[in-house]
Amino acid sequence: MSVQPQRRDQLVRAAILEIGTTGSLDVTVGSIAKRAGVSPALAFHYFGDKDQLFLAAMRHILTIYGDEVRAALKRASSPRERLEAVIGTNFSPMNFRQEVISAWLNFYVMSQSFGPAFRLLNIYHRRLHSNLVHELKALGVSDPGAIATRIAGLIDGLYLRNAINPRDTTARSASAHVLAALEKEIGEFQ
Amino acid sequence: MSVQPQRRDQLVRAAILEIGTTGSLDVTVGSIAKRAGVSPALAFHYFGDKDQLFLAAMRHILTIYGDEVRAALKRASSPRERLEAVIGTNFSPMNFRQEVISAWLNFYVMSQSFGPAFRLLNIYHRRLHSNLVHELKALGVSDPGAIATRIAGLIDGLYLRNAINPRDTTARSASAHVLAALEKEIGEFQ
Amino acid sequence: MSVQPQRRDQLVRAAILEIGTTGSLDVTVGSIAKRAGVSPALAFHYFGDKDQLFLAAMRHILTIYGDEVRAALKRASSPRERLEAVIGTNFSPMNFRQEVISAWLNFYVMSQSFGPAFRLLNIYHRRLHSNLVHELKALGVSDPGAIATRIAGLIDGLYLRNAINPRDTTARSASAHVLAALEKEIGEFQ
Amino acid sequence: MSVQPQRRDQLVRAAILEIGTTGSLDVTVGSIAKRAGVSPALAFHYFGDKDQLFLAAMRHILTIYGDEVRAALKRASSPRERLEAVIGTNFSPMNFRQEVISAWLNFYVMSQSFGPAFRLLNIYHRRLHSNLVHELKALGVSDPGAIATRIAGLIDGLYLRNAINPRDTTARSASAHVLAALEKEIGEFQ
DNA sequence: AATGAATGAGGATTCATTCAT
DNA sequence: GATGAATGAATCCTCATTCAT
Repeated sequence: MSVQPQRRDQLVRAAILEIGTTGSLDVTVGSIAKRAGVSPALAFHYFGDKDQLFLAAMRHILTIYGDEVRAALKRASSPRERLEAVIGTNFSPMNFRQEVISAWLNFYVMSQSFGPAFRLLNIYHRRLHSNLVHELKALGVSDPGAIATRIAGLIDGLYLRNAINPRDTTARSASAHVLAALEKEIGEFQ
Repeated sequence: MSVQPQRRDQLVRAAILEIGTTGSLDVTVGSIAKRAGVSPALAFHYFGDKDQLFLAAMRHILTIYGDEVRAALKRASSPRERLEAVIGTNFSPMNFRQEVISAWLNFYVMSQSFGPAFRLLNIYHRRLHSNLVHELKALGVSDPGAIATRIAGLIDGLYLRNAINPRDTTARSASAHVLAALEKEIGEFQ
Repeated sequence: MSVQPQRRDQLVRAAILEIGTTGSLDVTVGSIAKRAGVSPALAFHYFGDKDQLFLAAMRHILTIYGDEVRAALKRASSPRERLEAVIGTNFSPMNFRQEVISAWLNFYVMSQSFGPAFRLLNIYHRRLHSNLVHELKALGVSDPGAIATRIAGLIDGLYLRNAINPRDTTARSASAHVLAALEKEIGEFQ
Repeated sequence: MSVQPQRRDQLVRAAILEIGTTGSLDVTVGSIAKRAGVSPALAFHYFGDKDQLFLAAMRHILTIYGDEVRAALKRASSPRERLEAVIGTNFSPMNFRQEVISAWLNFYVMSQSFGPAFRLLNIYHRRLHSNLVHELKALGVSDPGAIATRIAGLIDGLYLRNAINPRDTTARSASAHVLAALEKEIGEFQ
């Protein structure tokens, strides 16, 4: 618990970076290990398997994201603020970074063929949805589920756009778009 | 371009299906060839390269899509109808199919690391955007560019959601969501 | 059936030689391929698998042996001659060669952990046994099954001895030993 | 040599068991160590080398065997009894066990490519041979060397048969076969 | 046009072995 | 004495690709 996790973490971070900068899951364990400054064998020592390493990387991203959401929710004090907190976290400097977004897209793809990744992603989806629905209900809007789906969908779509063309959109403008959409969805109720 | 293309086309279609059903670009030329019922060598004969085959597959999808958009636009007679035509095409039975959507997502990923794919995708993006903007302008809305971005973003996002979890959304409901968003965006102007 | 089998056969022969001279199953596909003058990949092209290559090698040895037994039996005209034919084949120049014997021992070991090899070996065992029993019965000896077991056992034992120490015994002397044992077993009945 | 050897011995025994149950020398130091309940590194600490561990395992088997032969010889009081003692030891419950026989076969293979193992095996062979010859001479048979070779060969052959197919033969029947062969060899002289 | 044979270049994974603690 | 961390060196196997036919 003292020295090992250090290397483990280096590997996870290196995996995210390698996938993110390459823009593809087609990276070798060797290149990840080199980036982490360790031998490829160590990756197997810790994760047993390339898939498990990828999964750990995905979990890492989602954990950071989840922690940030929780922290942001704590700071907010009204439904509206909480909605903005949930949305805003997606565009925070920590999450809305080139390589992270690219890695994230690749993990989406991964979950199409790798069950455990799919399950992980599903948890994130459900949480985001229920977070949104919860606050929308508090606002008293008519169809909170549908609105949540559209907001979440728009977030994902803007991520996707940004993944393939980072220059297209800044975190600021992307965030503004989602908030604008939110405005139009709930206008009268806030 | 007249008789031989039969095999060429089989290969392109097989590539889409193989990528779509596998849910990954990690498919072999061999598996594609087998699906097409030809030898792997023939794929190289026609495309020279795995990348070119993938590119052809991507082009195939976008061509079908483009043709459909054009046809739908022709049938429409008002800006509003044309907007709905453009949106609706994304959810037509031809385009909004499991394997096609999955392949499409993979092509998005591909364009992160493969220039020609990136350019192809960009053309599609620009066309969709300008199509939307054109009609939005005709309606006289205030910020057509921003609205187009959000609508296009939502479409992509719903595609993405559907890619990883086909049961989540039907073409009908996805389409309805985009139209609902449109409604909220342009409400007063229609 | 014209060109390929050539390379296939080269590989099988190379496998036997490599195992035989190394005296171990711990040989690489690469070394076998090099000996055969082909690329390692070709071995996989033809056999799919290292195990299958080994199995083919084993089958090769047993086939040659089986053919020789059959030929020798044809030339013999009395039960006693046929017994000697069956025994003698085990010590023929083709079969009782250093590398073949060593390979043969290794295949015995292989059949301890590889089902298909075990089955192959069993067939050979049963054939040898039934061949011996058949002729012993014709001679009218009292317990043909037991005698066959001892003769077959002695053959195997002498093979084993020769495998680990080729200088110990010549084909001639080994053969003489088995024939002597046979003599003592059936003395009065011939 | 007094207290520590406990772990050493566990490793040797584990090696025999691992090789015996696997039926192959293709076992890892890790699996042996795990079976012994110690860390792989300890195996290197004690033996320095995988080969040395295997050699120690082989020596262990041969030592047990040798001790038993000596003990059995002590109990016997006539040449004939001593012959039977020597033969019988090979089929004693301690030696004629599934995993021991299998390990033994693997050590035979090992001695084909590993000098020290070869030497060890040779010592055993020479001892068995001279033991047999000594008693056969005492009986006054005509060609004691040849008979010893055949008896020893048959023993090895039956071991071999049992190694690959334990159900084929019991210790009892195998032993009976060797004694029967002995009978036929020396019948008149006993 | 079409294919099977053939290969070079990896890449995941394993494992004997070392070493600091 | 005993171990977990760490690695270098294989090795099997895959696959894009070429080429002769």
